[in-house]
Amino acid sequence: MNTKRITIYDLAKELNVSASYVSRALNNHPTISDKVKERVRKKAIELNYKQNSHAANLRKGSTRTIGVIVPHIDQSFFSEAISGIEEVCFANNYSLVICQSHESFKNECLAIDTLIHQNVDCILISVSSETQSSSHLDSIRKNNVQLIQFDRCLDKMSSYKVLNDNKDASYKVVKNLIKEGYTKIAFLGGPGHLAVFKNRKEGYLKAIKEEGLIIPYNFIVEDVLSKDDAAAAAKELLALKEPPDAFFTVSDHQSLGVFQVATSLNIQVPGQLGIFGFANEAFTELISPALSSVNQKGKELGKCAAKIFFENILGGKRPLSKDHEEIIKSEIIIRESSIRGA
Amino acid sequence: MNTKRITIYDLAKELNVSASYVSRALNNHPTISDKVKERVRKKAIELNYKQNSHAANLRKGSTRTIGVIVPHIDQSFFSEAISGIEEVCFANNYSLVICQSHESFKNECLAIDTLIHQNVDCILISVSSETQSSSHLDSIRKNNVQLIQFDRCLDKMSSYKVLNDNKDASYKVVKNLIKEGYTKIAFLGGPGHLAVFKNRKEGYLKAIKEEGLIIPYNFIVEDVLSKDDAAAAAKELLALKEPPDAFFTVSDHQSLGVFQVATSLNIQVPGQLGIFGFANEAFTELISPALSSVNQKGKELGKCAAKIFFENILGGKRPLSKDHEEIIKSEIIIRESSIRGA
DNA sequence: TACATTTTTGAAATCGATTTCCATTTTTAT
DNA sequence: ATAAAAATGGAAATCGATTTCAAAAATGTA
Repeated sequence: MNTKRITIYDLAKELNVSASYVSRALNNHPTISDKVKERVRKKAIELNYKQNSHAANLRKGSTRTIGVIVPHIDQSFFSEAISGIEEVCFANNYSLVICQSHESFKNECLAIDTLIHQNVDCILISVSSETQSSSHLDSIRKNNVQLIQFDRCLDKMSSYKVLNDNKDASYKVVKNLIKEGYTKIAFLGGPGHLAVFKNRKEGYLKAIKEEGLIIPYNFIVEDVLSKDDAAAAAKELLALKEPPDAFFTVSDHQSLGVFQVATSLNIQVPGQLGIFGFANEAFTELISPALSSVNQKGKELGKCAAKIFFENILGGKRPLSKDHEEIIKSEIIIRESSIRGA
Repeated sequence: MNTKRITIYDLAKELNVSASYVSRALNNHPTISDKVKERVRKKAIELNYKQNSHAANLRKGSTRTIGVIVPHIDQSFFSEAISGIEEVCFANNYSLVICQSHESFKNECLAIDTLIHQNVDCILISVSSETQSSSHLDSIRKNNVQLIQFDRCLDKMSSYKVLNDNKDASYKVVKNLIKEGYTKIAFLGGPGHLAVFKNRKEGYLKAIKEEGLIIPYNFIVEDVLSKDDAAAAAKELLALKEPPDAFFTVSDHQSLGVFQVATSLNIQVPGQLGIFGFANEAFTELISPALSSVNQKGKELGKCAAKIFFENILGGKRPLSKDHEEIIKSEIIIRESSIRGA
């Protein structure tokens, strides 16, 4: 019942040639005539031959596969990024293995181990929110696998990095909120050891400082990535005698949490409370009022990251310094939730 | 610069034993004392040894990897299903390769080829909307790889199948719409050659028939999966002299298209027009009015599909007929968009 | 025709881990 | 003290494709 898979030896026997000849024919080797190549190819299809990549990869060293590790595949930024990576890989005839860390450091380590075992040529990673140390990324390098970080990068780990202009984008967001007349702007951030979140906070602070606004220390809450955490934080802040009149959050899900708390407290958005999110999830333009957000151009970012591997690392084009950072400009999208007059 | 990867031979040399001994120690072979195992393991970590799975898999035949092919990873049903599959795989120490067909038959074929090359032990697939023939699925079997279809299954292809109770769920949805007082219920469907969509249509028709409603032929539109297609269809229908007073669509994105057309035509939802979607995407409860939908229990379905592989195929538990169908009961979620009085 | 050159083709080594089959060595039983 | 049994460890074959090296065949040249 377990009919064995067809190998090149079976093909060779059928065609009365040697296995090496078959291998060369299938690999389009120049020393083989087109006539023979055609004959071998036809036979391969006829017998339903499929190459065993493990054997091939073992011999060749390369797998023509790259691995991606992201916190969640179902957040629009990451799924867009993956889509961009996939497109570039496909064009280069590489395949893709996708892993999720589910924001867990342990899972991230496991995923890295799996990918190294699989001998991927390169790992593109956006680390989990739990990730603080970088020794697991070191082990990627040590095992001779290329490493490219994107979006959530560890500062201390030297590698190619592809990032958004987080600080700049945040700065613009907050400037815009101020322009709309909001002055008591609270900030809900992520874990500060990740550059993305640190930079978003810095952009926020820069704008605040520039405008000379005075913000109570407790208006800045970090490490509240989930919707529920954000809701809890918002509840507390909105119960103050002098509550914030706007929230800038580093994710749309946080904004959603804030919005739901505001609704439950009968606070009008955007009239009494402005809200500005980050990531431009699909739902931002579906809810009412539509949520202002930052479009991170995930697809473009993914493409850029993958291209660094193909063009700069493999292709030898313009060798980059190991710490090269590529910045993808994001776009501020102003919708109803942050337009005070609306 | 290209320091070669550490192999068991390097370990063996360091430890002054043979490679076979190292292999056995690392694989927890019973004839080796715990003391030695510990010593080898320590050395492996010290030298940062990572097994080369290609070599191991080539030898062992199995890869402890299963492949999943879905139309899109960023639709909530599929990402939930993947999450369920992942959970079960993880528990069984298997890894997962995820591919997207992007609703293209050609991509689907490519993904299958890639997975076969990679020697996955099993492929779990939900086919693209373009997929009509099943010869590419045949080739999975021919190459000795297990096949399990889930959600979007090809009827004519014999394999294990894990499905929702589509007909039943649709029947209940339409009965509910009728109970709410809607009588001119239009149906926006998917490609009819896929059982999921055929069954949803059947459920719709069953309820209509049972209630003795008369539905004009053009109220039933098939093969309009995208939001834009759905919007176009809705625009046409709502312009009729006797337009529908409700839409039941086989996806939430279609419903969204209908909703946006209704809004643009100043038609009140749910007062003048009831809308009922399918898949329970995250946005359904965020939009206003919240969209009624069908929760397909994606995670549960994914778990079930993966378990068939581990328990029934590998584990030898209760051998199932090749055409065994497992049905996951879905849940009707009634929100504002289909409550006429609301 | 004899020889040189080019083109086809195959045998064998190789990639790294696993496993089978023996050969020792050690332990236990008599 | 000896035989039998158990534990320990290694040599070599194996998985399937690729590649090096060299032989064989075909072609061209003098």
